[in-house]
Amino acid sequence: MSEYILVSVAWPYANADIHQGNVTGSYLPADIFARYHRLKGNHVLMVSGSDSHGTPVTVKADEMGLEVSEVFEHYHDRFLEVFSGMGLTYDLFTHTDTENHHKVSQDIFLKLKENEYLYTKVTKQMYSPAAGKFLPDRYVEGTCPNCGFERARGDQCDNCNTLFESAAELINPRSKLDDSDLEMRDTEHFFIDLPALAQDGLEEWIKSEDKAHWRPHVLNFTKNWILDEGLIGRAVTRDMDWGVKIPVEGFDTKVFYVWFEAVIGYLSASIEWAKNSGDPDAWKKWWYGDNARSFYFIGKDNIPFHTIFWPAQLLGTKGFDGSDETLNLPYDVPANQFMNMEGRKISGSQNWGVWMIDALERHDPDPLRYYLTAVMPETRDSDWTWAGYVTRNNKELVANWGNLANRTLKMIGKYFDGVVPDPGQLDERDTTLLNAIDEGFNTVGDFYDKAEFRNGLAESMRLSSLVNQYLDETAPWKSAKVDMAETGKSLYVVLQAISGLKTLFSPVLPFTAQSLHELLGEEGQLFGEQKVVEYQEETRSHKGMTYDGSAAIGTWARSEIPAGRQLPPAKPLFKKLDESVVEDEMSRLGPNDSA
RNA sequence: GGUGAAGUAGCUCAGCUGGUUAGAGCACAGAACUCAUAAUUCUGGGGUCGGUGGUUCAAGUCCACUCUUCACCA
Repeated sequence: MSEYILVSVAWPYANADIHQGNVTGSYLPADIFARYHRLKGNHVLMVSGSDSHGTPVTVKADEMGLEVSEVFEHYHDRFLEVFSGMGLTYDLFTHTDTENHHKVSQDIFLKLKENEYLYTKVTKQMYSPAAGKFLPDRYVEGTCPNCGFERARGDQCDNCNTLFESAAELINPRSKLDDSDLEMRDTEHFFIDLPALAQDGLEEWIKSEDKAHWRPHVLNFTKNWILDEGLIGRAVTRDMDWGVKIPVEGFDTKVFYVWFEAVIGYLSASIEWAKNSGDPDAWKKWWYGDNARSFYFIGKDNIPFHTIFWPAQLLGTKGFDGSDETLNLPYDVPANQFMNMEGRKISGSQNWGVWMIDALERHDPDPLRYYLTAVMPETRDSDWTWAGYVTRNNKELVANWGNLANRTLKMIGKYFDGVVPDPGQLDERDTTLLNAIDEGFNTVGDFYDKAEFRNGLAESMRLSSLVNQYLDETAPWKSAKVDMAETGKSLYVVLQAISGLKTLFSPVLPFTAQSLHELLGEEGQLFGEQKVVEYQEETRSHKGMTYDGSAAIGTWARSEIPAGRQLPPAKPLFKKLDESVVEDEMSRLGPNDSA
């Protein structure tokens, strides 16, 4: 029975370009996972979008001197370009400034309120009389009460490193925007009652449900958070004008906190996808019931939001959509650690990272996907080095796998004019090899299913080595001089093995898998197509990405390449990279004129 | 300052709940092969598993302390 697999992917803040750490941290593993499950015949819904709201976006707009909407649309467009180029097959990549998302967020909020998991509290906040509004702490500066430094930030003094509970501790607080004086004012906000939700099922869910399949660092972090910190009410609204409005009288100058609203995007994007598909209720198959599992691919900085707060929100919205059921809680949150760049932290301001939109101009997507999978930070922080990229491309991808396919196809061209030879009777060595490849669909599949992508890829590569060994033992180039039947059998067997490996590698290497698919004389597309679409709502429209799998014919099994088939001319799958690539790419790092 | 992670062959890393001579890839040395993008295959050298002490019949694997690096937090 096929399952409904919800692949929820981290929502990038629309205030900076995507780098390799973002890709290997969540987008790529999600895509490999989604492609694997599609091949398995499961129903996949992979959703995400740009996070349009939140302070970082407004800060960036101030820096660039642009409207907030201009900034997020600029980055949103660039995200779509990167995802197209990298082959990230979102069923829907939307953003949070849509009518649909605003409405779903408000509905969730109202249901939480109706279920009495929200309460209001009055707190004090910095207010700017000049601007006529409350200011977030990062827009506040003043004199440090500890060292007297005059330009201490609202949260921390850069001079003496003193940290402040609130910007209220600063002497003589001023607005960073216009230098005007600030004052404290009362403001009322909604809080989510996490202690109550903990009692009503959250704590039990985290502690007692079988979570053996969760990554240890995710589970430990989550449990420690609850045990050590304990759960306290958390503000879900704030004083700001950029965001989703609060649908309660008297709160019309406030918006949702982005931590509360952005995660709702997983649900709202699912609903939007269903609407676009013409079946508005279709999303429910992924959000209700036992035949659905949901996975959240995120970075480790996002763990508590997905293992504590979002589950709390889901538990508290029982009755959403008029149903009596509770929306499904996360089945797994396979959070990745971080990737560094040449030993240092990736940094936008220091131009220290691989900017994917730029890298795709010089590099093919599959080698990038290969390296990012091979060094994916699944269990601990990892490191991107350009030398490593070139080495792994040349010594593993090209030499082991790419060359195996190429040498085989070339020999069939040379010895059999490109016609798949008739193998005659297979012997034990032949069937042993093919059985090993077929068994690979179980072992590699299990790794992908468990979100262990490095292991899945390494196991695929090991199988490729196995085929190289077989080729070395049977040496068809030797037998060609004395016994063409032996040559034909060997090449036939290797060709079938390659046909299997093509599929085993395809979740990680979809582009070259398709190329090989065609070199094997196979018809059709292994996967579907990515499309960028303009979606029209009642009062506005937005660009998004979708995936059309209707023409995809790939399945998670080895397909037989029949004897007698005429193959097209052989062509290498990958390019060997010159060592000079390392130097060239390194010279682009760090502060430079193009920044 | 608190919390967490990591310190295993020249390099990058695997080693789950403690148990036979500690593994892989790359690099290096030798050999086979020459179909292939000089790509493949085989063999080999190389590690007192950061340090000290402890628990145990047995520790890279548990405990304490310690050194180093890093990330996060207030």
